[in-house]
Amino acid sequence: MTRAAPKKTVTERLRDDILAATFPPGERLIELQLTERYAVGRAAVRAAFVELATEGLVVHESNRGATVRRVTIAEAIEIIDARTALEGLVARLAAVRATKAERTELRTLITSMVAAVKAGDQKGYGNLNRTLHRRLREMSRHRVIDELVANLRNRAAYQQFRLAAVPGRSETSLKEHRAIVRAVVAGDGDAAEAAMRRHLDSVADVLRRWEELGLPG
Amino acid sequence: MTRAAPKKTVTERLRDDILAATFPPGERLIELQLTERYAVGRAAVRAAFVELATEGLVVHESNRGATVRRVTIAEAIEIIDARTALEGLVARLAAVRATKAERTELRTLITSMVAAVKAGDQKGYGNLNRTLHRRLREMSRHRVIDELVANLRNRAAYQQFRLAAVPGRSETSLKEHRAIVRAVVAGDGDAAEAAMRRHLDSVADVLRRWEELGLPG
DNA sequence: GTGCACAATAGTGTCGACACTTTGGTCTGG
DNA sequence: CCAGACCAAAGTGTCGACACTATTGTGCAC
Repeated sequence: MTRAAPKKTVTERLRDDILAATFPPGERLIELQLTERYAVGRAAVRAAFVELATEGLVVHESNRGATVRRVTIAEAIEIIDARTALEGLVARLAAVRATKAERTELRTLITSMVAAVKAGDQKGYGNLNRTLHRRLREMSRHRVIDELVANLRNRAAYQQFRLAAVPGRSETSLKEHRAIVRAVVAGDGDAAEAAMRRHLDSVADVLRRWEELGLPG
Repeated sequence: MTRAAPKKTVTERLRDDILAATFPPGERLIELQLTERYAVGRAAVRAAFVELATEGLVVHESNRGATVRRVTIAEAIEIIDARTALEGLVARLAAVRATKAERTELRTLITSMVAAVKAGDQKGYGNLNRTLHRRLREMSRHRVIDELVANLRNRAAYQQFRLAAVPGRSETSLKEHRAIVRAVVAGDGDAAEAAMRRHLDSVADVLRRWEELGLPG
C-alpha cells in the first residue's frame, strides 16, 4: 500500500513512540516538549493525549499532566483473557472466510517465521508475529473485533516486547503459530479456535509465572 | 471562578445526550451550539469529540465537523458477536466469583424484571436489563472486559433501544435472563456462559431479521 | 430554464496569551 | 535541627482572535 501522503497525525506518531518504548511506561509527557518534537501546536498534543487516554496508553490527570500508562502484570493477564475470547473467534472466522490466496500467504508467513527463529532474529520474528495476527484479523472480515484486538495488543505491547526475551519462547511460540495456520489453511474452524486459545493461554502462563516471581509490571 | 456545578465532564454529558438520543444518529454536532448548551469553551467540546470518536460514538472529519455516528445493522450484529465472546466469559466468571450477597441481589433483580414485564413497563425493564448486565460485569471482577463490553453496549445503544419495541421481545428476553441468573446463582460456569451466549444469539437473530427486511440502520 | 462561476456565510483549525495549579525549594521561628 | 509557612518555577487549563475550508446561495450567460 503506497501511501500517497505519509502525513502522520500527532496521535499516530506519539502512539508509535510509546509502543517503541521511546517513551517508556511511567514517563511524564510534557506538552511543550512534544510540540517541539512533532512541530505542532499544543492543541494537537492535547488532542493526542485525550485519544490515547481512551485507548488506555496514557493517563491524563487534571492539572498534573499526562504520563505513559503503566500496565501491571495482572492487567496484562486480563488483556490476554480478552484477546483469547476475541481472537478465538477471529481464528474460527479466518478458517472459514480466507481466500485461497490468503491461505497461501499464511503458509509463506510461517516459512519466514521458521527462518527467523532458525537465524535467531528476534526482532524479525516479532514483526512476523504481529503481521500474522494482523492478517488473520483481516481475513476474519470482522471489523469490530479487529479494532478491539488491535487496541488490546497495543495496551500490552510493552509486556509483549519483554516476552520475546524469555529463553526458548520463540520455539514454543512458533509451534503454536504453526498449529493455528495449519487449522486455518485446512478450513477447520474448531481446530483454529482451539489452537489460537492454546497459544494465548501459553502467553498468559508465562505472565502468571512472572507475577509469582514478583517481577515489576 | 464559577465553580457552580460542573461535576460531570463535558464528555460525559455529551455521551449521555447521544445515548438518550437527544442527538440522534447522523445529527451534526456544532461546536458553538454545544459550548452554549454545556456552558464551556470550545476546547472542552473538541476534547469531547476526540474522546467520543475513539469510543465509536462520533465521527470527526477534518474541516467538516462532527456528527453522531450511524451504526448499520450489519455493524450492530458484529458488536453483538464481540459481546457474545466477551460476555460469555463474564457470565462464567460471575458464576464462579460472585459473593453470596451478590447472588441474592441477582435474584431480586430478576423478580423486579418479572414485575416490569407483567406491568408492561418497557422503560423500567430496559433499565433493569442494563443494570443486570452491568452487575454481572462487576461480579466477574474483570476490569478489562468490563470496560470493553460497556463501550460495545454504548455503541449499539440506539439499536438496543429500538429492539425493545419488538412485540413479544420482553418475554423472550426475560426467559433468557432468568436462565443466565439461575446458572450464575447456582455457580455453574459452563451453564452461565451457554445461557449468556444463547441470549445474545437471540438478539443477533432479531437484528439479522431486520437486515433481511432492509430496515434502516 | 439550466449550468457555471463566484461571492457570502457558517463552522472548523490553530496560535498566542494569561491565569491557575502543582511542586519543590527556601526562609524563619522555636 | 526541624516544622511549617512562604515563594518561585514549571506546566497545565482556557479563552479570544483570526485564518482557512466547505457549503450554500446568487447572479450571469446562453
